Amino acid sequence: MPRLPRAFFARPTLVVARELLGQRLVCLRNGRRLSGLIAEAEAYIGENDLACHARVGRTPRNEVMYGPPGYAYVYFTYGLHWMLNCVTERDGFPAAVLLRVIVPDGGVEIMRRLRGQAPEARLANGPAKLTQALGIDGELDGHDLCARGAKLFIERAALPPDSRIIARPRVGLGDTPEPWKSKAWNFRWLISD
DNA sequence: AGCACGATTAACT
DNA sequence: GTTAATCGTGCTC
Repeated sequence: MPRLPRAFFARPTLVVARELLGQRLVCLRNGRRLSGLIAEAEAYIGENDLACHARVGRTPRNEVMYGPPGYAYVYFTYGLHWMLNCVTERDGFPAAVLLRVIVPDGGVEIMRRLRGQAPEARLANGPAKLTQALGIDGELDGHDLCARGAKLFIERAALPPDSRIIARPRVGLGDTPEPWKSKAWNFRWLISD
């Protein structure tokens, strides 16, 4: 299957977040292939978005978000969790899509080893579970998802129809001010009937 | 140098 | 519904 090229990510973040649904996230780990279909993603767009890490301006932590599209922005939070994002838009504009949920479809036994016993559907149904299931941590911050030989990339797969996608407010924003807190920038693929 | 808190999760009541 | 775990980051002093 072809991999998503940089041009895919070099577009408005809301479009990228929406079109990442259904695509296959792949991580190559010790020669093994771990993968899953992206089922939930959400957009963080620029310094004006008060929920985005770029709200404080350019810092060492969010530096990758300011760079060119098609790179992984991986950050650490809550003292124990890693989060995986895909950088979007043009070089110099800080924006990214947080990958929140994948449905495992390859390398499930290895994911179970990394995550512990869990039903397949709950192996990677959260942003921190996803990174744990794939063995992703800060070493992949700044990784080029579009490079030949990338360890982490996204394969083209079928795009879900609009009727199976819902948009809702982003998760876990706490005291983020309006209107940012309520913007429906989280996209979810309704898989089950 | 010190501090409050976070794009979360699992294990509780 | 509530809470502890746990530490890098950015802000204040």
